[in-house]
Amino acid sequence: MTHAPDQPDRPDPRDDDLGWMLGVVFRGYVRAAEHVLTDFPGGPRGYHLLTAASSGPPRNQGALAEELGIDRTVLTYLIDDLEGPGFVVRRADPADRRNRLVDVTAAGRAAWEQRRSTLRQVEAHLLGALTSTESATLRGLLQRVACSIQAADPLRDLCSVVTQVRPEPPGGAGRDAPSRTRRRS
Amino acid sequence: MTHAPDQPDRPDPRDDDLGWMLGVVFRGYVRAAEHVLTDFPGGPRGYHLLTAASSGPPRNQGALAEELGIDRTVLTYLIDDLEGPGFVVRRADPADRRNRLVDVTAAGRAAWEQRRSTLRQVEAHLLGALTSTESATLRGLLQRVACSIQAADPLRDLCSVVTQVRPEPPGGAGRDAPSRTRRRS
DNA sequence: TATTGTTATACTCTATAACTATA
DNA sequence: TATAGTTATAGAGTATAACAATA
Repeated sequence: MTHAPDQPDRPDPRDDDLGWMLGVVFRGYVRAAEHVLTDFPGGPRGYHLLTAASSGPPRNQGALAEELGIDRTVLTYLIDDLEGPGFVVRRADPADRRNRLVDVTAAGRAAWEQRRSTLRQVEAHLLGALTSTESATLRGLLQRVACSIQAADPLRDLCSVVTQVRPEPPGGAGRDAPSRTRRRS
Repeated sequence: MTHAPDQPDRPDPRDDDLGWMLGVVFRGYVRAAEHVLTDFPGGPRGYHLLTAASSGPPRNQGALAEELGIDRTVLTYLIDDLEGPGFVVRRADPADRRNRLVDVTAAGRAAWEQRRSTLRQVEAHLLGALTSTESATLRGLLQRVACSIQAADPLRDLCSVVTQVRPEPPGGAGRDAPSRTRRRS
């Protein structure tokens, strides 16, 4: 990619396309995780829910949904899938009985740890182009970015950035086509 | 996150969860791109299609779809959206008239460049937790990983890794629940 | 016959909204 | 009244399959 600019003074646009890189790597990860975790209750998301629920103190479903980046309505079904085989249990929060705290059971922890090692190896394969030092660097940087994004709700922030930065309404460029056009019903 | 392990000998599981980090960063990027590119023909994907089509020699739709990680059937509609305002044109490949080569027009290039600078600033904001040196490092590493994934069709490779590595069929763990259970439809 | 692109259709996934219970 | 969780439903997005053109 880097090796085939179409002109010396016009470098390959993909070279600094963060979206392209992230998309490729993310989709690669998702495919890999699906292979390892198809038969896991709830699939890859079930596994990641266990990861989140195992981290730190028990939280309610809203907090977990936000951390996992999914809607609270889908989290309901996801937790159902994990509660079936007894990997998690819902427990009413004594402080506020509207909240349901999600606890990971011993069985859930065991199932999680079993898949974890496999997933780690697949992850390593995904990053196979890097040395182990580079791989650690990448993980560290991603971790910091992810935490910063998660910490400050980025939506509000990004809105202000966009309105500050956005150029004049694109005259003759991307006019009014809001999205995708599905021709003739 | 890193600062709250739940026990000294049981570090926070999220610390090495590549999937979580990639998910958060990717979703953050998607949200940011949507803000900048909602009114762009085809949305963020239309923009990325222009990026891909501007890179290197003209390719047919199949190659573009693979590079963008989308199905060729949705690419048809996406190209329609960009051909409407005249950002790209389809041209029959003289060498094999089954192929349609996608050319970016001057108007398409102009629209792309206009949004590009805004998008770059939003990207920089997304990586705001990093110094500019770290940001460049991250981009470089991601670029290499993305290229390696894109180069070698990872699916076949990962399959072999999984079958090599997978432990005995999880007895009593993730039994047969294949996916999500939508109770009482 | 195989492949590229197109179109239509079916399916999955997600989100909106209404409902229950707690506060 | 407001919030957490649940449920049903509608909508968006995606993939499967049939078709047309070309090889």
